[in-house]
Amino acid sequence: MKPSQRKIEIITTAAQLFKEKGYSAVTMRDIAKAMHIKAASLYNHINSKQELLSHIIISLAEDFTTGMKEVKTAEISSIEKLKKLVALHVSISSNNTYEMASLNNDWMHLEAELDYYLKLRKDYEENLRKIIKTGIQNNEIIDVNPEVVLFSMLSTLRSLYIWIPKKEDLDIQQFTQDLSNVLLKGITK
Amino acid sequence: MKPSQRKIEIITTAAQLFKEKGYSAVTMRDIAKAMHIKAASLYNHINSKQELLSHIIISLAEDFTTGMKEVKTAEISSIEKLKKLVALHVSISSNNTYEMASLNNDWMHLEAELDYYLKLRKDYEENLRKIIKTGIQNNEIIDVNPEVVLFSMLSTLRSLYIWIPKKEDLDIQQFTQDLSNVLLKGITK
DNA sequence: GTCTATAGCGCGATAGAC
DNA sequence: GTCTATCGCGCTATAGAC
Repeated sequence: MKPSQRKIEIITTAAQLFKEKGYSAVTMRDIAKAMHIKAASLYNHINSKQELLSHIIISLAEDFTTGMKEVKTAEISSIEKLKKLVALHVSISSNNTYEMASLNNDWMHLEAELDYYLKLRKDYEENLRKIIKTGIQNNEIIDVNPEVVLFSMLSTLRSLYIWIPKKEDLDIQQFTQDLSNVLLKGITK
Repeated sequence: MKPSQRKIEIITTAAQLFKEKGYSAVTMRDIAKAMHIKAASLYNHINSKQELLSHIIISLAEDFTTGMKEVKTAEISSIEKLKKLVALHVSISSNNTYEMASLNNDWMHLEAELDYYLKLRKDYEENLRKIIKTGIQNNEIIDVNPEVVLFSMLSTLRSLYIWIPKKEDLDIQQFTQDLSNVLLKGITK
């Protein structure tokens, strides 16, 4: 059952406002005003404010899960897998800059789907951890605490949505390449 | 005029709750309950909820500003400056894990001090950008888009508060060293 | 310094007219 | 599909007793 066009408009508008102020600080009246209708009218298309958050976060989390599934089963080196994941994050983030803010900052306000989200996130992290550990075992990656590598990569990838929209004339392919280099090869000459 | 002991307790309690749910979702009743008193009693020590947020964020932001001032005037290489900044972030973050969440996620809910905060943040970023650009000119840092380096480093450093508390037995000095290596030298063997 | 009581307001959501 | 009107509730903050 896919959302109607109007419902999609509401979700997109909500995501923009959620990014600016966070889920809790945005009111149904705010969302309605941004759409030039009254708050009560929103309920002809949606059931609750919570439903908006849930749709935004879960569909994105599933996109990441799908992308990870492809990467982890690919027959490529660990470093190549990490490069693919950088590209995955740049791609999803650049196409969902508003929604990424909710995924990162408002997941704790999920209700019915909180456990499902937490499972997706845990599985994603666990898969990334495995790739890093395998890379260390294979001598592709330096022998450092894998948790530090995991933390450093994920922090940067999860923050992409903050930086990508600032550079409107950004060449996505060039950016992906530069970011891969910085993350994997470091910055020291 | 420094805050009374009781006021400090309220601010610390508030910071813990703000980290869990965000400023907007935390009520004065929540803060009071965590302190085993009633919400009205809080107002004997503080003036408003906003004052709590403001104190948490501004004092932290000023710590970073002070730290940056020392680093940028030091007569050391650009790479050494970046190492010092990594240590600065690890140090402040590990001593202020709750407060860092507000700094990162709830600054937009500042009212009277929003402009002041934005100036501190902008200046900090500008100083870091200068260090990176100088490092590139000096041939210490690879010739890549400085914005990518800035973004990658700041994202990781700003997320430290999420990861540091998870590792209670963490050796801070070892962690700082590992993180510097990963950020500056990369992870590829 | 903490309490009870409450003012004044804004919230999410619903009912029912058009 | 949007509106007006409104319910019931929870919010920040204040008043005043103890």
